Amino acid sequence: MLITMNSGQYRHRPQNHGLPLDYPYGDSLGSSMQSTQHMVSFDGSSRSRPDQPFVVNPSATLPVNNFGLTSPMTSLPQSSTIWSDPNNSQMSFDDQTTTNNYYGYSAVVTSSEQDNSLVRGINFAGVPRTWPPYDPRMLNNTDVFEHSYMMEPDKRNVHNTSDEDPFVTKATSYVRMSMSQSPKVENDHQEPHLSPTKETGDSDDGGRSSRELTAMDVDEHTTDEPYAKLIHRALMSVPSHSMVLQEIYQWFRENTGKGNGGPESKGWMNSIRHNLSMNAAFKKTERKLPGDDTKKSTEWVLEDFAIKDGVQSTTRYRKGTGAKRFMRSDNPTPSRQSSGRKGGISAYKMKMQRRAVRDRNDPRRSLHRHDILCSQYSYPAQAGMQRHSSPSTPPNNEMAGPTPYFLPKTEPVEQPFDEVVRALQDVQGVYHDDAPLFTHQHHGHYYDGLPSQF
DNA sequence: GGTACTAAACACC
DNA sequence: GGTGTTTAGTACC
Repeated sequence: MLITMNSGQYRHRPQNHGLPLDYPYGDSLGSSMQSTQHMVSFDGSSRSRPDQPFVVNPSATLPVNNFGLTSPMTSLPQSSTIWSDPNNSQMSFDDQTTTNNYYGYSAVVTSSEQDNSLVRGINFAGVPRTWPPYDPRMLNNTDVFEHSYMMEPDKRNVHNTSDEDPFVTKATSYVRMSMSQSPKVENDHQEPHLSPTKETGDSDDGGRSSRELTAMDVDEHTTDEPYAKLIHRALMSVPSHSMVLQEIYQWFRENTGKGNGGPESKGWMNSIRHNLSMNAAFKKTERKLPGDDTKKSTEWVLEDFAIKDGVQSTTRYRKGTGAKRFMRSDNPTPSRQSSGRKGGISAYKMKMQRRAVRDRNDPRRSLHRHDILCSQYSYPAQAGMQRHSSPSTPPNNEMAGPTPYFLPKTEPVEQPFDEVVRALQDVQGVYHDDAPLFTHQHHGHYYDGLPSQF
């Protein structure tokens, strides 16, 4: 069975993965296009430049309705990207209930937030519901502002100016935090009385930090941070926001507990490389070594949006496997992609072989997995639109037409292993977010040596 | 179910 | 051997 599909037949509604509205989808981006190009500041004004700071009106309070919080998305100054499904029903790019998952502050406006808010990327428990006081530094030093964001001010210094509307408040103090909200790098900017502090349940720390933070476990908190966040911190710790891999390793040795497990513990390095590869916040660049034009060093640099908005969880890029590779302008060499892909498939084969050995020793395990296979690879109509268990599962409304996401089911026969593997190879191609797949180009380019027929 | 970590494999340099 | 990439399993919430 040869599955062909073009963009005319099937237009995938991308999962946004919490990415900014103008996230640089597609490979036509010569450089990282910034979400801030169409960002709307809290005062409703467009920010025409990425480096344009918000204008802080020292006398302003925050009338909620002026932000269109109760208005439809279409009334916003910037239009949402419209995607269409095979049934030609339009859906707003923002018409999703996914929550932003930046490890940092995002001022991108979207819809479908709680309380009918159109402000995405802000956990409401941590939303700066106040304007900071006028601070002339912000007009003279955009860097100060760009690399910091407002946290919910210390309530002891907040004066509610409106008894009617708790959202209309005026703060007399605010806290400067790093984008990753990590206290270690920029803790010299924190007010001492704020630490130890109690993190809210809406912490962006993956829900892991709903515990008391004491001064003593700041280090522990640091080591508990996700790799992506730590890498982000590492890169943010240098002015150039770029490091070579060894420098990142060194930063981890010095600032985290990684690398203390002895020379044999290399897993953390693997994890760092994995995160660098998979997370679109990190871009690989090459720099010629001074004095020797023939030698180049590979540097990892923070994308601009990551500098501004923080880093997103790497796992999100797992949806639509390998999403990052299409986003970057300096597309990594296809050979690396191919080799990595082969490696991944081989790893899977090895795992399956080991499992087969175990199954021979315990037939009950095999029976159990047989059921799983039959439920996953079946016609939607027969299976009642059962969803694949993978996190890359598309919404049901994308399954209107034929999709290779599901394999034909005739009899509940466990497929030969190689067929499953080949099927999975094509599965990856379908639900990529931003590129029309199943074209000849992609077949020849990325799936070299891997037949797409089965 | 989502997220994060980890292991593993491959190919390139 | 280091690096970059990919896939997948598992634990945790």
